[in-house]
Amino acid sequence: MERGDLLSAACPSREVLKHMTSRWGVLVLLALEGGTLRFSALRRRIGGVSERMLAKTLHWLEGDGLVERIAHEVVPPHVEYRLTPLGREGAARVRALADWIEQSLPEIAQNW
Amino acid sequence: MERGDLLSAACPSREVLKHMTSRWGVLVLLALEGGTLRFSALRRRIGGVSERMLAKTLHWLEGDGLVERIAHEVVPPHVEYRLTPLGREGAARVRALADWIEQSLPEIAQNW
DNA sequence: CGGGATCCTGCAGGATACTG
DNA sequence: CAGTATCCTGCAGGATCCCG
Repeated sequence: MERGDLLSAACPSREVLKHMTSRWGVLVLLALEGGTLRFSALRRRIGGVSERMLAKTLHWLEGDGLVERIAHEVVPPHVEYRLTPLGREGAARVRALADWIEQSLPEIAQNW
Repeated sequence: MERGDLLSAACPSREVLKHMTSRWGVLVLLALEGGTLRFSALRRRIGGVSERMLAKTLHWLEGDGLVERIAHEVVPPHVEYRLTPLGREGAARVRALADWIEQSLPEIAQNW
């Protein structure tokens, strides 16, 4: 498998990009950068996510090997999510973008 | 105006994030990193964009002060788009993410 | 507690035609 | 050439209920 080329319509990288930059994908990566979190904690941490979309987003990222799901077989269920090594790398890039936006917000907002 | 906090539901940074990480927003920023481009050139450069979405995306990014529109008053119209200094900063972060995805694609795709 | 199943809505995004 | 106007579709995303 060779390197991707996002500017080409058919590039599979676009799928990964879609997951990582999806509305909640970004925020999940940011939230998990702080360490392992349970589903409910993750939900509380990220303002505004619905259960359904959080689950979906976690599935996408898990499918890309960026997030790892660890289920403890107990009742009531106890499930944790954490970044894989690959996920940590990706999250760092997302973090850089997020930080820049948050910091540049004052300057950006002047145009509004 | 203070710094943003993306994890909070009400943070205005989420708007900017939405524009920059929108399906075509990312690719416009990447494409314009190479230099000024005309509308049609931009469209050709980015595989799969419709005219309508390219126009919309450019409006969003222009509204955030990341892209500058330069219209030459001639017939036929001649309009160019380029990154503002702020846009160049943002594009660099997006580029870092994009590069990482393109390069990590092989490793990511192993999970498929 | 951690979801899956279901139903619903809005808007991103697309196709096409038209114009200054 | 660089769009706008119009109409249409699909899917992200939301609300709710339910179950092991």
